[in-house]
Amino acid sequence: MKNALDSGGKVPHAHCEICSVRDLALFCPLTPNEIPEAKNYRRAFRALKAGSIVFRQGEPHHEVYTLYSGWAYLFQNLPNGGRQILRFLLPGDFFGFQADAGNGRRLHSAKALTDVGLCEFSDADLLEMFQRHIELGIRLTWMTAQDEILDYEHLVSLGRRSAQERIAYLLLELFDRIRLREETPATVHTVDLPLTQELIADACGLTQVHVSRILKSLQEQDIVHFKRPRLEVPDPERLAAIANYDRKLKITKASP
Amino acid sequence: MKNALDSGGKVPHAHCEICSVRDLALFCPLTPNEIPEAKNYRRAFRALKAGSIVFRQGEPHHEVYTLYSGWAYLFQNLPNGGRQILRFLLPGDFFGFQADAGNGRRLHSAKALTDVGLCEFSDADLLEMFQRHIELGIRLTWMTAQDEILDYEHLVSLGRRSAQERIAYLLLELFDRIRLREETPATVHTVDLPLTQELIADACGLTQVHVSRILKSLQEQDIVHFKRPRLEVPDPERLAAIANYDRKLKITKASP
DNA sequence: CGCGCCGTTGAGCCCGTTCAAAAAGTGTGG
DNA sequence: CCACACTTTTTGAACGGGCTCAACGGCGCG
Repeated sequence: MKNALDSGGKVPHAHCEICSVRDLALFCPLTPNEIPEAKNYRRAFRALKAGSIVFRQGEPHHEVYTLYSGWAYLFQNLPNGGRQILRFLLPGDFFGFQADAGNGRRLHSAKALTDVGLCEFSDADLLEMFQRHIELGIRLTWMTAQDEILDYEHLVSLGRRSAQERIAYLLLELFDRIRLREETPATVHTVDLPLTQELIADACGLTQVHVSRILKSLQEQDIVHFKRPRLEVPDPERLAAIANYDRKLKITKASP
Repeated sequence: MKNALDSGGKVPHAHCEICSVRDLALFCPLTPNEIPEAKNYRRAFRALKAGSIVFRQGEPHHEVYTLYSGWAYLFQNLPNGGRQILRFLLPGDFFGFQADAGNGRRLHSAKALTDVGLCEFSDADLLEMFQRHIELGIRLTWMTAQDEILDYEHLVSLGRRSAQERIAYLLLELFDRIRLREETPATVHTVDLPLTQELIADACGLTQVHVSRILKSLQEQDIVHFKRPRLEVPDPERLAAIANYDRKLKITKASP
């Protein structure tokens, strides 16, 4: 599973049977002999370069995706020119499913942060597949609800946390999500994080300049050490305190 | 349907067969003769006074709800003392479903804003019911995805909009949601909005004092007139422009 | 080398906050 | 109908966190 998190890297000609992210992904409830069916539904496997747009705000939407390898993010542009990052995507994340508001147009964009590999499905196929495998529908509902937890905490960040708290929280969230996926032993306090300061700023509703200053101060206090692409968090509990974050609600892995 | 939106008011001894919000709610895909089954699953109908807590952050969660009448909201408290409103709930809204992170504890609280009536279900029953009626699972997924659209726009507000833009956006969002539910004719530019300035502040990540000032300025510009509980929006398009909001993505009513 | 991208640093400003106090509603009971 | 308490809103004055603008430094890469 480790290598599915490699940012960049060549993407093997992904076979569903040996998919390294399957136990994280939408299709984890399927039994091995149902996998060929899921594969049959898969419309395409795509390898995209860092910086590529997966889909763009305003386009019609008929596809949904599972991120197979690399990092990506969802964002929205304002008429004004600002941009807000809504969510970072890690391998195994499912995205692109959208309720049919906006007259069938995408309400936000998705972009590859590193080189990525992704599996593409048609949303119509997906609904059809749900008819056959109820567990998948429940699984999707569960994953969406899981996402909502992250969204809510993000809302709290932007609404009520100071700049230092926001950045601390974002780093902690990603630190936890990465370690959960990689099943990193608790003794390892270092993860790979391919973010620039500008991306952090766009996620936290700050400017890149201010992110630079805050990061500097966090390093001086030995709370985090971040030198792209290496993030070290000596004491996650301390970081949680700095983030003004109640860490008892640590994300669990359990399934519905 | 109109009277389901009345804030307060006595709640009729709600029968599912004549439920006034059913075509908005989770169970809209059921045919009339399946309704008794849903009713059978309903654990309780509750009438709560304004200000009552429906559930509290940190409690175990086993219930999900449909708001039948009145207004409510979801919010989160920080260790710090701050509070962030995550979402306002209108009649027909489904809430309380939570992926099982946080060790089975609620990650946020829900509170009645006005007197409310709500239908309570057990989440275990809900999952069981999905086995029988796949459309319900799809419907829930769709509703959750719909909610996510609101959450994302809220994120954009808190991250990238000025105080004036945030307030303008919130008022516009609620204006649109209310009118959609009440099926208000386009000629009516007035809705009932039981919000205090403090609630607006807690949703927008601002202070009540500043909300007061901004509202005053918006009234002086004739962009909105808000005198609780009466909100008038003479020109929604103009309000959208002030909100720095791309209104082509107007929320539609369609179902999956 | 030279160019682009990314991060750093400084100085000044402004939006929104904080603190404080008073005014205007709103509801309740006599 | 008024008295009283409580909640909500208004207004003022001063502060400060984060922004803007601008320049420079470092690093990778053709």
